[in-house]
Amino acid sequence: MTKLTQRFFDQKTELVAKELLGKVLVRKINDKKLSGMIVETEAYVGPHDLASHASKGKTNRTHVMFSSGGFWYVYMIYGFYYCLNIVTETEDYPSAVLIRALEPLEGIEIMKQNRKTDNIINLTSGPGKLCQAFEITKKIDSTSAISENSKLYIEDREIKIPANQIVKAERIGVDYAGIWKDKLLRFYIKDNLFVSKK
DNA sequence: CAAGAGATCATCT
DNA sequence: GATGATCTCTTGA
Repeated sequence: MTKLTQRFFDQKTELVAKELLGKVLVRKINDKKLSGMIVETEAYVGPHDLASHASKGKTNRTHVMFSSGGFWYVYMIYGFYYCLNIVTETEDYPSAVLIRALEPLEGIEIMKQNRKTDNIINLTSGPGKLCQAFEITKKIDSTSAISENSKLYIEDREIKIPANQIVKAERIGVDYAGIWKDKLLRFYIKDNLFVSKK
C-alpha cells in the first residue's frame, strides 16, 4: 500500500503506461474516499507524437506536460468532459499517460451519485466518465500526485497483472495523427469489464 | 444492436 | 472560426 513516487513516473512513458495497470487511483474529498484500479491507459510519448497535445509546442494548456514526472495534466474535451493524465519522464520532455478506465473499489455509492446512474459498469469505464465519478476538474490540473498532502494520487497495492493479460492496441480518437494513429500505445487488462473499448 | 447526431467550450489559427 | 485524447440519447433495422 505505498504511494507511487517521482522515480516511478520519471521512467519511459510506454513503460509507465503498462506498469500503471493494476495500480490504484485514490481520491480524497474532505472525509470521503474514492478509489479504483487502473485497467486502461494510453501513452503520449513525446513532442514528435502527433497525437499528443504537446506536438504543437509549449502552450498555456500543455506546459505541465513539459515538467518532470508526477504532475497531473487535466483538460476539458468537447466542452463537456475532462480527461486525466499523469506527466512522465524528465523535465522539458513533454509526455504523459492518459488514464482511460478504472475498476471501482471504494466509494461506489458516491460515484453513483456523481454519475447519476446505478450501473456499476458505467461509472468509470472511460476517460470522461472517471473524471465525473472522481470529481476531477481543471482545479486538479498542474497539481502534484506525489506531494505529501495530495488529494489525488496513485497507490501500489501489489496487484500484479501478468504480461500475457496485457493487451496492446491503437489509441482511441486520434485519427488526425497520421502514422501515429496506428501505434500500439493503448494498454488494457484482457477481459476486464471496465475497459472502455474492446 | 449499430450508427449518427448533438451537446458546448477552451484552445489555437 | 474550427476543432477535439467524449458521452449519451435517438433512430432505425
